[in-house]
Amino acid sequence: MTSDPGADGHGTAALVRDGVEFGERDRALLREIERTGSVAAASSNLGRSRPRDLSRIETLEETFGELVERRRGGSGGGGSQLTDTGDQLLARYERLQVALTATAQVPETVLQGTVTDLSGELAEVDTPVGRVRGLHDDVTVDDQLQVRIGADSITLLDPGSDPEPDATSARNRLVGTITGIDRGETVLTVHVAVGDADFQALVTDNSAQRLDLHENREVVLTWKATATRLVSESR
Amino acid sequence: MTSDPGADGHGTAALVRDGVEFGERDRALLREIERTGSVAAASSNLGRSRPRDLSRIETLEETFGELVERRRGGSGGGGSQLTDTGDQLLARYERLQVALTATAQVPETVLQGTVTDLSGELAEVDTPVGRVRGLHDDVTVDDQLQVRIGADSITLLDPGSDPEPDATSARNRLVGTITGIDRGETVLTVHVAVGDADFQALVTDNSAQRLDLHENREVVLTWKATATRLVSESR
DNA sequence: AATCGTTGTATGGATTGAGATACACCGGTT
DNA sequence: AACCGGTGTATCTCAATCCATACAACGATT
Repeated sequence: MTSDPGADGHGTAALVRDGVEFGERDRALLREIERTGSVAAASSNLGRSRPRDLSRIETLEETFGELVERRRGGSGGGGSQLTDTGDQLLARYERLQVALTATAQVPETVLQGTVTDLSGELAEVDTPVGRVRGLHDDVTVDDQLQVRIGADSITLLDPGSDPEPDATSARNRLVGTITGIDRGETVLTVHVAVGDADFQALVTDNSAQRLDLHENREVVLTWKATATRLVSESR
Repeated sequence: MTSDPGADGHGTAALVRDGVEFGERDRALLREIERTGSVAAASSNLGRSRPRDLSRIETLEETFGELVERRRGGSGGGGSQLTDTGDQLLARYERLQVALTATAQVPETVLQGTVTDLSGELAEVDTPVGRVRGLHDDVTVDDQLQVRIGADSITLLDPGSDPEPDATSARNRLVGTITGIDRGETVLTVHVAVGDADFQALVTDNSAQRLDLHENREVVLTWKATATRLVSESR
């Protein structure tokens, strides 16, 4: 039952399949090959060993499929270009890296909870602030777990103009009190106390003004069940 | 201007600081130390070399601060326990790993765009589907970039009951047509065409029924600017 | 004082990753 | 045929990582 401060240092991702890791070095190589059209030029530009890089591509290809189409001789002496598979692998990798960077920059509210109900990919969890719904992976009723909610998922509403949701809505909804506002340039981090829990929501300057957000003000927090991560503690 | 299919293989994270990477092996070690209260037992249980693990802890500590308080002699012969710093580092690492796992499971809509306006952490981007607002890092006007929107960020609304937002709202809002619905057990992936762009939104069964979502139906998509990632292409 | 079970330290060996160097092969161009 | 500039292959060396083994030191307990 805490809010998680931003990361110290940065995160780096790797895409793993059958024990082979596609990481930042590999990304850089493929991008440079794409740019130059040549493994030789790419390796040279990156200050790396061409035979080593060629060997590395082969290792990656054994696991991820053909990534680079290499041509020997011909006009220009030969050359290389990324395959569609190579493009897709890069896109996947870069997506992971973006997610890491975003995570590091966005506060997260973490609650402890107990699973009370399962319904497909969704689970209902009893937490100190009440019932919360979220996406789970392989939990069972009575499991202890963490509820993780990114500050960029939470929408703040004026209690007066918030329509009470009907019972079929899968949005989580709580009422809390603003305990502080950290100002960025045009994005604010709003701290909201709900019981003993400290929620954090990212809000734009415009929205904060429209809603007249200030300390001690009561607000409604809503966020989608599908944006709520339920994480088993038995890792 | 595409939707990004789910990842193949899984992602793995590392927390990097001053060239030192805290990764999965390190996490497992710290968690086992926490559980057993002993480096010796942890190493043994993990089938690893104790001197090596002790050396590894020292390396990590040079960069991340004191992670494990080690005691030599005394009752029980000695023992070890995680420091607060160790706890926090683990929390940070695990948060990254959760983000990766979530990313791998949630479709993402990716649009190409050009920066038209900057306002603090927010930028406005001209895309094929219109103006989109999102969080950026260090872009300038006229930059080409990618707009990334997770399917778990998008809320679908009935056009008839959607209040038109006033101009100060920082929510992105588009109108589209449902082109397909992929059914999970209780969470659906709804494909929505907006012009030539294919958006994907995660929606619960309950919400889909309440909104009567089906193919060819017109819907409103909204999502927060703060949940929109703007990614430079010059990486 | 001896014993216990932990941490602390040193040494050696194996494996893997990665750079440096050299030669071979290819197909288009001159 | 010779040349060009790429890919393909082989060999060597070095550094980093990590396991195995052994001995030393510590403080509580007997």
